[in-house]
Amino acid sequence: MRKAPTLKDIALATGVHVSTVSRALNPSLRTVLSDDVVKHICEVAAQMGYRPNRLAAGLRTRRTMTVGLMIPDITNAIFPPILRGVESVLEPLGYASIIVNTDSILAREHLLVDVLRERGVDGIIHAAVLRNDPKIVKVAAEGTPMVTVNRKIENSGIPAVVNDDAQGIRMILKYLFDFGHRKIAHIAGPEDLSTGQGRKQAFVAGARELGLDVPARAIAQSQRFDEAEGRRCTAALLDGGWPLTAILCANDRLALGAFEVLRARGIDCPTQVSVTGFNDMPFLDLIPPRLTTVRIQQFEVGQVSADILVKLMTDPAAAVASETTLPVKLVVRDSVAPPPSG
DNA sequence: CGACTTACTTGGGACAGCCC
DNA sequence: GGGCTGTCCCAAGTAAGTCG
Repeated sequence: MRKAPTLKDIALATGVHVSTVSRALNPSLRTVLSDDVVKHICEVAAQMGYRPNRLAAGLRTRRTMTVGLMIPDITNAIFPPILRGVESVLEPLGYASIIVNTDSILAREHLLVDVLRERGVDGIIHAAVLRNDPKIVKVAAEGTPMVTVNRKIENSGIPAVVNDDAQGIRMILKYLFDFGHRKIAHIAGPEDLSTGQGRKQAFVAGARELGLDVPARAIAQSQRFDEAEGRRCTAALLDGGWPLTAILCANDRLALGAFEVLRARGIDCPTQVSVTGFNDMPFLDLIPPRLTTVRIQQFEVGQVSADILVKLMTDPAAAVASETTLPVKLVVRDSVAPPPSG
């Protein structure tokens, strides 16, 4: 296989200097050259199949034009739209993304952060942070531009783009309340995640405002945002003996787990027990009973975080909002009904 | 022979300055 | 002064060179 052509090869073929070729191929620098020279060089470059070597350019610019995207769980359907939002901003600017999956394992997350740094990424969009993680805070403090998405590390100085979790929980709680539910249980998200913690706090506060009784056994604490934990927690709630009529889940996957257990036990949703989710991940509207949930602006959250990261990568001293909160929306489907009478 | 130093290597960008 | 050239620089691995 023939070696890929470099600037030097184009220079040799066109009879101009390497630097001239470099300028001719760079839209923002070619203005100092005559149109004829630019046209000729571009034609020859295209004909020779020239593609710039970003690694080499990075030697001089100290930029690799790559961005690391860290996600906790690649099987979670919530992330593709977020990544699309991110790429809608980064790709036109010439950035390429390196997507890594932490599997929500702390050691793996730390390893992958180092891997991304070794690759010389210009910045990191982190959708997998824990509520408290000194290592990540240190990496950001050492100068790696970073933005967290969906989640945040409190008081870390790392800009976060999050959803209005408190508002979402309040809306869906009120929605259940208005249907007549007074025994509303909660499957809480992991305590080490800002989303898990924040939504639980919002649930407790919201329930109190509505005058609802929330005994300890009305809350099941999950360890992960997945269907297996949704099943385990639902079983624990049902076996706890508290006469619940609705289960407000901290995310959609927990709710899908709840559906499974209810179905297995012959409990009908929504006529016997109502269930709600959070996130509105893709395909929910295709699985019966269609889940009533809170929609987060998945694409936009990615877009906004990428905008902020670009600012930081372009100017490390740029002033950016420490926290951007995007509004959420109630999505009414079929998984909520009035509680059974009697 | 091992330890250490030095020079070279890569592709391309920044910048000073040359020349018609 | 427009159009272009020449030089230096970048990171860091490797190979060659030097020394005790």
